[in-house]
Amino acid sequence: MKIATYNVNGIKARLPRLLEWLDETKPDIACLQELKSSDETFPEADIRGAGYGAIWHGQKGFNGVAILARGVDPVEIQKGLDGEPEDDHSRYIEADVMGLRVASIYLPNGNPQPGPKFDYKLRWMKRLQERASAILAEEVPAVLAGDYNVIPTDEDVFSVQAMQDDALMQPESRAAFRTLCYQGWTDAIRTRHPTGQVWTFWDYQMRGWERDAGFRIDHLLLSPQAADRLVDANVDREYRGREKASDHAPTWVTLRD
DNA sequence: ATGGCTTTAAAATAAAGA
Repeated sequence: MKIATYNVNGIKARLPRLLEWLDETKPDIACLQELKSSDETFPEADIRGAGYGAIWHGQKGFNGVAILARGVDPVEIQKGLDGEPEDDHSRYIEADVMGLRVASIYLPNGNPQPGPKFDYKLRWMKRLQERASAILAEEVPAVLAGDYNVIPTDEDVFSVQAMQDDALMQPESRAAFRTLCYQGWTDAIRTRHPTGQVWTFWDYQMRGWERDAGFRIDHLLLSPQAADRLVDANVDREYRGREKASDHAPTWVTLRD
C-alpha cells in the first residue's frame, strides 16, 4: 500500500492538481497540509467524487491538515497535540485507517529566528515527541507523515550558506528531529535513498524549481512495525513542474500488505 | 545586500510561508 504526504499550499487553489494526482498515482492514504481552508469550505464532495473518504482539521486563511483514504473513511483518533491548550493552530490530525495509525503533520515554520515563532516551533516539536512516544508504546504500524519544516542534515539542502540562518536548519530544530527519530522512528526517504539530493520543496522565489534549488522537509517517519514492511519511498517530483503547482511535491512510501 | 513568488482575506494592502 502507498501512503503519501502532500503540502498542497491551499486546497481550493490546488484542487485540480490534487484530483489529478489522486487519479494518476492512486495513493491508498494521502496526508495533506496547508489546506488554508476552514472546516466548512473543505471540498468534501470533490474528494468523495475522486473515491476518497476524508477527515480534516481546517483553519481560515492558513494551516489546516487532512487525511484521505481510498474507498474508506479514516477513523479519527485526535486533532491537535496536548500540552498547550491556548494553541489554536490546526497542525495535527491522527487516525486509524487500513490497519495503520496515521498522522498528518504541519510543523511550524519557525521563522524568523530567534524569536517567538521559533520558540513556538521548538515547543511544538517537544509536544510532538510526547505524542510520538505514546504511539510507539502501542506497538502498532504507524506513519507520521507531513511537512516537518526541518532540513535534517546539510545534505538535505541545495545551499547550506543560503539557508544557514533559517529556522529549518538550526541546530535546535535538527536536534529535536533527531530526538524523534531516536525514539525508534525510521526516516523512510533516507532509508531508501541513503545519500544524495532528494528534494521535496522548491521555493516559488529565486526561480527555485528552474535552478533545482530545493530541500528535503517533507518526511514520513515509520514505527518499527511499519518499517519492517517498507518496500519503497520517493518523491513525485514531476508535479512540482506542472501549471499552478504547490511549492512542495508529493512524497510517499509503499509498505507490504 | 536585497528581493525576486504565491495564497488567503478582503477590498488596498498585509500576513504567512520557508
